[in-house]
Amino acid sequence: MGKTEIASALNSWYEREARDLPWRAEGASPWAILVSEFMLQQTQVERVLPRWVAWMERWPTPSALAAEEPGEAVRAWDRLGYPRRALWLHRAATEIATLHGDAVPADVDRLLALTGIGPYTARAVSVFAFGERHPVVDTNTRRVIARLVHGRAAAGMPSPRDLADMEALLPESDAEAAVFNAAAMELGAVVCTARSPRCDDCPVAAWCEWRGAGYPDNAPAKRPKQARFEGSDRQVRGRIMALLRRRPDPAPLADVLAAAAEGGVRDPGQPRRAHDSLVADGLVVELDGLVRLP
DNA sequence: AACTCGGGGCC
DNA sequence: GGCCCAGAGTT
Repeated sequence: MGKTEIASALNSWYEREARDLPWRAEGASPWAILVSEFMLQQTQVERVLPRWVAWMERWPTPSALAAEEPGEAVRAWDRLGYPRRALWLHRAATEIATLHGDAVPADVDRLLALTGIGPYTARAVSVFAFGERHPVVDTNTRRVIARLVHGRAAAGMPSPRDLADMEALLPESDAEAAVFNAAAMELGAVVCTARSPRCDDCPVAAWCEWRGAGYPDNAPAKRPKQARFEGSDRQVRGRIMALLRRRPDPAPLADVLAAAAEGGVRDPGQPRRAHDSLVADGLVVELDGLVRLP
């Protein structure tokens, strides 16, 4: 009953109201879109924008990035968080340059084979850069579907059913499907938000099962609680990465361990463990008591 | 299936 | 202080 109307209402809302983001512009290259998707993994649009602009200015093609040391990618990543993504993006660029003639592949399976690209990013690039027809499901879309279709306050754990749910709503034409995928994400990001949804501004409120049921507080399984950041290994790793981004030359290990402890640690062994884990991840290289980016 | 991995912003 | 965020890789 509502499928066509929902898509039509949501798509026209998107055409009217969507934020004007540079990777959505007409001339955005597949590489530009791929870079945006890497940066947007677990990171909000406002924080990504300036880093993305600088990145595309400096490395307009995969081969341009592949020609640089991976550490330069990590440095340019700045404080976007999860710096392994910078390393993986550099690797993906190298794979695209060498295996695909510097052209981002359009096919989901070939995208999935690239480092750092999983189920979400592969479909997002295939759909938004090449116009292929697939369901694209991120955390926003999962919440929109949970409310609109299932009448729940929040999404449960991620599952393969998410893709089937989205597929069931997807318009037939490739072009409309691509807009619908983007529109569902946009709706979740700016209207159907996790904390205080703005249902008065929602273009599909009339079809929303959760609204129809009177906004029951029926949230299913939550994701596991995130450990506190303060005093965590993540925080200590972050201190080390901040130091190495800042320093142009290799830093003595003693300086690195001191910086890791700055502001306090849970136990004396934490700086060393953090350093070792960074080395294991390939984010840090240690040679002769000197520490540097890869 | 559960863990790990940044950092910032908002309540 | 807890929760959330255009997820992915490892075990």
